[in-house]
Amino acid sequence: MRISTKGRYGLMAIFELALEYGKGPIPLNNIAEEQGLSESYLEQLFSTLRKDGLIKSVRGAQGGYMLANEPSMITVGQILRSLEGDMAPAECAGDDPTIDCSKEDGCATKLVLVKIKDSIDKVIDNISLQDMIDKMECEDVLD
Amino acid sequence: MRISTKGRYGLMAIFELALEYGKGPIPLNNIAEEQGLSESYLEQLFSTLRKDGLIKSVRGAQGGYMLANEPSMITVGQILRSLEGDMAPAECAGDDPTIDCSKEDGCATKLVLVKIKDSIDKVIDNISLQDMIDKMECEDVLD
DNA sequence: TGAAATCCCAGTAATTTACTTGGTATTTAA
DNA sequence: TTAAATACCAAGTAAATTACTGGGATTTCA
Repeated sequence: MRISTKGRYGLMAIFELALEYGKGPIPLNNIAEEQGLSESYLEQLFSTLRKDGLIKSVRGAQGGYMLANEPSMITVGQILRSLEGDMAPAECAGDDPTIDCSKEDGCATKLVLVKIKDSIDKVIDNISLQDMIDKMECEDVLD
Repeated sequence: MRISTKGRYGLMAIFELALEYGKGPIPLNNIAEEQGLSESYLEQLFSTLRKDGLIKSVRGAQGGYMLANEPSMITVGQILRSLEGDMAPAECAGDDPTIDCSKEDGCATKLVLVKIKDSIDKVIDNISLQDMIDKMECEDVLD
């Protein structure tokens, strides 16, 4: 049960933006190079994040991307959901209420899947980009 | 980030075995029909579970499959890991120590991924098939 | 006006997942 | 002792998803 590269790369890339928060727009090629991704692929990820209001862009020369908010206001949950959709381990445990696995609610497996989903949500909704930065710095100090 | 049908179907199918625990071997077609799967596909799932010692088989007429242990001794974690591999959201957060994402340990994203993995593990290792049965009965009572 | 950048859409390559087919081996019951 | 019921095994194929590429349009700054 893996997060796709979309989610992982996207998270790593937006984290780069978080590290540069307040320094104006950062061009794509900058981040792409750092992450070893093609510009066009990263562009797609950023396009998604932008449409979901997590980052904003400045077009034209000297343009680029930046966080739409302080790092402390953007959670890993928002980022992963933007790129990956809901983080449920199965449709029947997801956010779409029109999904109904036909077995009624008592399905024992569904109860398990919902518990998994809830525990994932709890983690990702409680880590902000700022937390990631802080943790990083802390790790660095320990080296 | 979905569990594959392998994991879901397998879990639902072995749960059927748990409901019949103590009643001798249950033939495949029985379970396959109940779950709406082809026998040959379910066979593959059960083959994996058997090799991992979670269920055992009796060959020949009147044969079939049964749990290798009491339902209380078999966890959802064992089942999902048997069918899906480790439940980490990325290789770098998984059990294989030879994987090394080249960025050193301080990688902020890895820290997040490990937290997700740990929280999933905590849930699935603390639910046994017996728990699923109990929960089911409880739900039924509430109807 | 030209270079640096985002924006957008569509296509393709690669990988993984889901499932099927066909045949073998074992055991029981008639 | 044979036919039926079952598990066992390996390989192949179909379908879906994921990952990535390409090309052109638009915007902005120097």
